[in-house]
Amino acid sequence: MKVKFIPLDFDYIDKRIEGEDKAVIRIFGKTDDGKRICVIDTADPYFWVLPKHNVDIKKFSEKLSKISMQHAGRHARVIGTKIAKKSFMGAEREVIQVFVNNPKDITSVKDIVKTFKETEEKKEIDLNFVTRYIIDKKVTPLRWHHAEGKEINDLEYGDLDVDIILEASKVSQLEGKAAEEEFKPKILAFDIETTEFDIGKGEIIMVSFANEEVKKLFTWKKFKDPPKEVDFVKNEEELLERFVSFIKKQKPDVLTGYFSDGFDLPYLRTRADMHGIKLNIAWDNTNVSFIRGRVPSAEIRGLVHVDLFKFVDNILSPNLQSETISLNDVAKELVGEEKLKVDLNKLTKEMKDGKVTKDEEMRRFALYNLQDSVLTAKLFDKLWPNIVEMTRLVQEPLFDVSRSSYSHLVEYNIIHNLHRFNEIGENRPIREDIEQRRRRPKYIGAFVKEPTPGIYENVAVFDFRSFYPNVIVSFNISLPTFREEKCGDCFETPEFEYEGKKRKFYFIKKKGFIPSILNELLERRKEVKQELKKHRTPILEARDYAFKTLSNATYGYFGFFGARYYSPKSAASIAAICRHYIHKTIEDIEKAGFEVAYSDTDSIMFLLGKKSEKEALGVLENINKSLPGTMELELEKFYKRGIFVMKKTGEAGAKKKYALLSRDGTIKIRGFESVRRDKCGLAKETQDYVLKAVLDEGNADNALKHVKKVIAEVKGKKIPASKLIIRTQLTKAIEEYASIGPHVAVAKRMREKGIPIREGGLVEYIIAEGTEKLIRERARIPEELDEGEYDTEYYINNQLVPAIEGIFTVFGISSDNLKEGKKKQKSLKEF
DNA sequence: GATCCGAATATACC
DNA sequence: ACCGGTATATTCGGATC
Repeated sequence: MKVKFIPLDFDYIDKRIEGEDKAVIRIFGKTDDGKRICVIDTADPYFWVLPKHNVDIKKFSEKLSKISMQHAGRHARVIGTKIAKKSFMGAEREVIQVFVNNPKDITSVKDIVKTFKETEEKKEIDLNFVTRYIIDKKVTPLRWHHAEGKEINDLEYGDLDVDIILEASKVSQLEGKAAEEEFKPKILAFDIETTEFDIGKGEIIMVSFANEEVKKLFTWKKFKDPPKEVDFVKNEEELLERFVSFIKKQKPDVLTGYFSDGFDLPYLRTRADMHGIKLNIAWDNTNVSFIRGRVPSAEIRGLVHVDLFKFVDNILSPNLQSETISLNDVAKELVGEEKLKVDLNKLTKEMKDGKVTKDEEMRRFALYNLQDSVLTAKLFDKLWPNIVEMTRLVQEPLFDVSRSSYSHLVEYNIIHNLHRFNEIGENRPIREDIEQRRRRPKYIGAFVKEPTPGIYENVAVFDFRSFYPNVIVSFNISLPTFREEKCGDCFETPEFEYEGKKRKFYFIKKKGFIPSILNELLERRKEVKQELKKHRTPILEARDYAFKTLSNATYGYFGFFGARYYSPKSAASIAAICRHYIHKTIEDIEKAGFEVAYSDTDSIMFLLGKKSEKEALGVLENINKSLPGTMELELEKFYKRGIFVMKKTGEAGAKKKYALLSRDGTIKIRGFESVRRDKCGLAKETQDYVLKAVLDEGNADNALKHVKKVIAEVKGKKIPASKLIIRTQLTKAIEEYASIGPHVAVAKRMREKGIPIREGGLVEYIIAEGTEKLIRERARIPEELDEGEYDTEYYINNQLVPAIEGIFTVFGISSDNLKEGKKKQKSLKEF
């Protein structure tokens, strides 16, 4: 039979074939007519041996082919070898491909190979067998394929809950765009509520499900007038059984949650184990299992589990406005909908203590739980284009891509393209290497020019288009192309300081595979941008985002200790070249008669002065003529006005802090308190007002009036407490702090009161009046205080004034007091 | 005991 | 542990007078 299908999940299982312990690949997917399919296929497990020079490769190959051993209760052996001409680190050489019986045997066989004196290196020893299959068979996740073969109907490949089991004779990807035809998986979002926060410690009270068609909630806490979605069950045991049966009945392709790797599924599994219930929701009827990691991943074979929190945390969060990546904030920003508000602490405590909760409150709790599932489902739909595009780009299974950090995605993309360069992949670094790499000293990074504080008219901003990626491409930078010494015709860096010495590094001109792969990302992004000009679709936007973020992450990957192609010298070279070009460009702009106000990494802000925009664009054109390779300077925008302020300490202008007013009236604020989440709302709002007023009007008259009013309101305690809450993240466990700041002190109080707070959480507090000298001794949980019980002095002197005084100094207000520390604050209060 | 200053910490920019 | 370095500001906490 022949079917059209799309692979969603992959795994491999052991299978005895003709008396041998082989491994077969199981591809879990959907056919074009919506049936569940499991395609069975195989690939050859192998790795590469690079012999030392002067080794008789034929003899060595024969020697390798005879490896056979008993290990961990299995017969591990080499089933064949092949001599091949391949490339490693960009250099051609003769190598031996060593085929083993089963992918699990690579570990033990390579250890034997290591002891042979002929062996120089062994490579691709740590590639997952699924990755091996995807590369060698060109069967890639979330792309449409044809599969031909024999349909079977028994338990040979597990207790499979699928419509078709196909032993494939051939699996081939569809040609061109047909492979990337849209696919929308059937999803099911879920969420649980429990009596205790710690995994498995309390009981699971309720579980809810949602997708576009279905909403359902199971709970054993009965209450009057339940919403129609609610099904009451006897107890937690039945709740867990219904969790399983509901999923089995719905037959989703994807199960999605928010923080479900770290909370919902570990909780469900722990409680199910306690009741002796198997959560056999996988397509092969196996239990939910956990893969070790910093935070474990919950895996369900076939049914792909996507924890949206991980995808948001790894991939989206740097580009979100939200102050936290909680479901509430992220859904608000991306879906335009929020969580329902309930007092979770009170409710769960009541249930833990066995107290009766009012029917109305219980009803609201159920709706809250349902809404979480609904939000998660909506968020999934919103993020699906991003997840698909990233998965299709880097070609690893959806399960892995949805949990990967950028460094891993960059690496997957490299690994899946190596075959086009006949290149053998480098191994993952070993623990000792990682430890050493982590200790390496920092290298010099980007250049930031100190601005002169002031307010300026007509500010032009130029920036380099994808600066770092284009430098990598134009100078062919990467580990394999790197040379310590000058080597014939090669690119060379400017002289720069590296590990305390003046150095120059070199890169061969023969196109390296990493710069080539990166160049393809940049080229494909250009095409997408052209298409986007014609029509904007979520898919195209997601593709653009994937290309952009992955190319930007390549530079960081070079300096990342876990990278297979780790090369801090390459990273330092990129930074040095970028510094050289930004300096040169600043000079060029200055030589053309402009005053450069500020520059950070890849952007330059300068004043038009008496010159025209046209003249500025002429300079841009000239600069571009002189830039090498694919490098390009672009006009970001012409701004009407801009402001730079002084640092709080010392005389210098503050870097990474400015505000620009566009011609259309919008304001771009960078670095100021108003964009920092650890400042109270009052300080942020007031500063925002002041910045807008001074930029709009070019003077500080109205801003000053406003500030006087606000200070009077603070003194009169007319400011609501909500605007005085300070939010600070607890970045490590409470016990680990060497210095106890206000937020740590408050976190301790929270823990004493039984309010859940943990590493990574945001601590909210208000500074109360009192005689205690240390601020942390006056820091209170907002609920502890009555309205108006705040320290006006603190909010004026430590929040409000610091946020706005630098801006007023630009206009000569109270600047005479600037050097005298605290006195200046008094003078501002006089206004 | 007040004051100074560096360390610790959080967060932003690119 | 899960991409890099550059930079500012706040609060603590120990050294110093």
